[in-house]
Amino acid sequence: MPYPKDHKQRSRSRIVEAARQLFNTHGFDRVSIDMVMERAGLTRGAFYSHFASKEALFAAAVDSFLMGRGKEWRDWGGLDPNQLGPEMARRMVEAYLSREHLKETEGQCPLIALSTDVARAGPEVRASYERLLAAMVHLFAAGQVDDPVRREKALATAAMCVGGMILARTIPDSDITEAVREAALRAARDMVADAI
Amino acid sequence: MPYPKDHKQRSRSRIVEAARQLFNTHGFDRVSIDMVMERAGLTRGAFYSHFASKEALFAAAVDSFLMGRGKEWRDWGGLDPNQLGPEMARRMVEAYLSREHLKETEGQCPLIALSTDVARAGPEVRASYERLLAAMVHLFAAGQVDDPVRREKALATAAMCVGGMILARTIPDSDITEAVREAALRAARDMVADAI
DNA sequence: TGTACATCAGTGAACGCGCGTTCACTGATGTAC
DNA sequence: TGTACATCAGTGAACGCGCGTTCACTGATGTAC
Repeated sequence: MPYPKDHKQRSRSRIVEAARQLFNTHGFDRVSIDMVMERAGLTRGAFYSHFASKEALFAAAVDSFLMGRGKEWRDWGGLDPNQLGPEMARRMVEAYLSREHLKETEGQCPLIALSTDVARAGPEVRASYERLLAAMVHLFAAGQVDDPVRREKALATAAMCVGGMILARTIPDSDITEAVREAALRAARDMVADAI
Repeated sequence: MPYPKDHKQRSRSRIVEAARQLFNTHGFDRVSIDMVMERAGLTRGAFYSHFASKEALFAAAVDSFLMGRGKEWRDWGGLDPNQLGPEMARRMVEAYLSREHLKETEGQCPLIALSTDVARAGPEVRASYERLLAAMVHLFAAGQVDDPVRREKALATAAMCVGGMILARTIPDSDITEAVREAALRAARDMVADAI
């Protein structure tokens, strides 16, 4: 076998990582394949031996958040339901609507940064977005998504988290930036506290 | 004076109207000036005698929502504060998170459709977005934005409305599309009912 | 009343540019003998 | 142990295309006399 066996796999990971950061910062349409490949330390020609199209990269980039920074959502949401509980939901709300998360650009949650880009993309990309949302809701519902009341509360909490961050981020230098974030944070806190 | 005096003004209005609908549907980057001008019944060359740049058109398009469909927000929010009250806020929540609004594309609220595009645009565009948000918050606060409690509740309600619609719209054919919208609607209802 | 003129909204060809995608080629690697 | 070879990840020039913006020109309009 020529080349170390995981050589291509590691190149692919670098491409996806670069794409996730760049898409989060500039949006899908304003990031070119050249920009992504340059950040990954490669040239444009190699791209199509990794992905069928730019849109396929988009789906992979959204998915990659669950495998990286949002790992806890996946682990708590899927693998070990015993650990789930209202306390986890509360911690998640605090982190999501924190001042630190609002300041982040490259590392932020794609539910915030890429919502409208995803809405205009194809089914694979929307499926990736939905998986991310489902993991978040699962965590807010403390694993009990089959309980209709828990589920509804978790969906509303997700809407509050995403909506609060989107509004705050869209008007970053306004008088009400922090007011929106804090209002959403306190409201979301109340929503998960109800479940305790 | 050559030409009827409001001739140019009416052309400008047609351009802004076409732009608002097209931006709402396809996003800022995927709409070309050619597309806008064709829908307005003009050719591309005339554009720059109406606007300094494509981004200036973006700001005008976001602003135009307040003058058109969102007229009530402006009127209720600015001109006649006597009419404001919890009942108005409740009606607004019902309309905003309604199934009808979710189905609309061209006519929807720009706070939903254009959030990430606005976040990446210049100060004028963000100022237009903020005016729209301020009008919405003013209405939710029943005109009493100076009352800190009212204001905070109104900001959180706005986050819930925008967040709920964005999530539902981003995954339009999912099992949970309606569940998100209804969860956000019921939560937002509770939030404005608290104030009554 | 009729004609020549000034105004200016709109036209359409042209500009430079960067995009997503393709493809013939390169060269570093591990393998076979 | 050393050499020839097969593999394949990556290269970089090239493709057709559509974009935002510019600008010299057109022609419909209302005005002046």
